[in-house]
Amino acid sequence: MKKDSTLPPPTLERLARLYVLLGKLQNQGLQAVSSKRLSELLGVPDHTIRKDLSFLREGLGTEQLTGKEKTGVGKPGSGLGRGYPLESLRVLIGAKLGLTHPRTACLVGLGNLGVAILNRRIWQEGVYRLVAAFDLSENRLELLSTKIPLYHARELEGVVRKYRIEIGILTVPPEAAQETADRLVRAGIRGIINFAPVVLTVKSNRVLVRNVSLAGELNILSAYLYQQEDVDG
Amino acid sequence: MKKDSTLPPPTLERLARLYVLLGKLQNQGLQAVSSKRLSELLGVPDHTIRKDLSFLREGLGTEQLTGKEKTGVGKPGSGLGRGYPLESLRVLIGAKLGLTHPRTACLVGLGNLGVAILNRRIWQEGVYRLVAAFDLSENRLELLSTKIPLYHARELEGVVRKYRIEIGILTVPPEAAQETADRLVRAGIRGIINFAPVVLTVKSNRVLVRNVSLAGELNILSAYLYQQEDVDG
DNA sequence: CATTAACTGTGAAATTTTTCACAATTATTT
DNA sequence: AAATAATTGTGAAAAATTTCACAGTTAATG
Ligand SMILES: NC(=O)c1ccc[n+]([C@@H]2O[C@H](COP(=O)([O-])OP(=O)(O)OC[C@H]3O[C@@H](n4cnc5c(N)ncnc54)[C@H](O)[C@@H]3O)[C@@H](O)[C@H]2O)c1
Ligand SMILES: NC(=O)c1ccc[n+]([C@@H]2O[C@H](COP(=O)([O-])OP(=O)(O)OC[C@H]3O[C@@H](n4cnc5c(N)ncnc54)[C@H](O)[C@@H]3O)[C@@H](O)[C@H]2O)c1
Repeated sequence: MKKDSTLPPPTLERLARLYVLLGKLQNQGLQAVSSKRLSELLGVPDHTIRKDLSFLREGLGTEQLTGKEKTGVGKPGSGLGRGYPLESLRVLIGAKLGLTHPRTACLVGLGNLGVAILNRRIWQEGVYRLVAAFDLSENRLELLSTKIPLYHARELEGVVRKYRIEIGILTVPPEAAQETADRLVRAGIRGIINFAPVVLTVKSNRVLVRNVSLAGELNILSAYLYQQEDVDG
Repeated sequence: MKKDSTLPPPTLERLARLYVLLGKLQNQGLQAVSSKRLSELLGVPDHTIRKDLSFLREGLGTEQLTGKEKTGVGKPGSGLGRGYPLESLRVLIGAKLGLTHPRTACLVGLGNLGVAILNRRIWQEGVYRLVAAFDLSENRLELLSTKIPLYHARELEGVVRKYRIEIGILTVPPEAAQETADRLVRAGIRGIINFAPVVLTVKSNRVLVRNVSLAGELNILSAYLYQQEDVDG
């Protein structure tokens, strides 16, 4: 595996989101975008976007980029087709972030939130494969109609191991979150996206956890609003 | 309104999350925590936590903090009661972030995700007041049983204006997201938490938008995993 | 075909954020 | 009452990230 120098975390995270945006722009039938346009769409300054994209140059293979040479991802100049060609930019970012081969995921907890996630179109797009979903309630499992394979929660470890599931999405009640996370980790999961309002303790430092916290978002939003209020008067 | 110098954004966001955590620790009956413990829980280095907390000193009122003096939020020394007293730390952060007076919020789109959010305990805690929830479907509105006032989506602008709602939580289908955001903005909303997989265009720079993007989180997680794989071999 | 307009790409500077390292503090133990 | 252990708070140094500014590029235009 190629040992590209790692990206600055803020750049990595912006590129990961940019990747999503590029897909949407492609679906709109566009061919190219300028850093200025991306800037408006993403709320990130245009020079930051250009700087981020400049990291795509590294480890570009055998093309022998020598010192001063330009990456040549984007096309300068005026006119409609100018800017970054969506397709090739998306491919480059995908390669850089390792989004080229599909990842397997599972979903634990099929309540309201779990079902909302189950229904997302993202699972039809092929980049992420939702290969299993679990719940404790037999009833719940019977009622749901979906193409995703459903299992009782007791089968969690077995299924995760069997399919070598890499990512777990946690949508169980708060009381069950830590225990479920422990089970996922024991079964060899590599990353968890946690929606439960709980601070998970995950000892293994091989396992990455990302928290999606409504309370956190509300507080962050309020704090920024408060700072605005301070300034405005 | 006091003109405290604004916090560094990373500090603001960490404090906003820390605030949530402190509430949970209090519910566990604890009295105090050390920066080391918080570090483990939050995945943030302990010195970063101490540095963040040092910003709480600014604008602490009439206590005349002169130069070298310590804030005195946390208590040094060994023993069980040492560290930061939960209660007072939480109050200080709350004051700094403007989390002291309740904010009003509304929820638009009562599908699976909307109902999951409607059911969250956070609305019972008093810091955020969910004063309205909207949907397009009369049917849906009739079936739901909740204490939160429900309205038909056509009443959106009127209700948001009437109750001076500050925060809008967007859980409508992607097709309806931009239009709904426009309506919220027109009605004077101050912030939006957007769950729809859409990049919202919000012209007014008085309105803050925070996106909760599953696809984004999946990509970020995958990219970090990929970097790990690169290094590990 | 020269000019213009609208872009990209990037090294270097500026700024922000994190890390460091240790003096100061206080309950507990000896 | 001294020694010990654990912990805060912070200025200064280091590191990371963002911003700047402009040379260079390209299609369209006159
Ligand atoms: N972060 C956010 O934005 C956000 C938004 C909404 C809800 N939430 C949280 O998401 C979680 C789910 O919310 P919901 O409204 O869908 O709850 P819910 O009660 O409707 O669903 C929970 C489901 O998990 C199942 N379950 C319980 N224990 C389990 C276990 N050990 N293993 C597998 N399945 C188990 C239950 O049978 C149920 O079907 C809650 O923790 C909620 O607080 C987070
Ligand atoms: N970010 C995340 O983590 C995440 C997770 C799950 C779902 N989602 C997204 O959240 C949204 C909702 O998901 P869901 O599963 O609840 O969908 P859903 O189809 O079950 O519910 C959507 C609801 O919105 C209502 N609605 C439609 N147009 C409306 C309008 N103009 N005004 C008011 N209400 C309107 C519908 O009547 C329906 O009740 C979708 O966009 C989905 O992609 C995001």
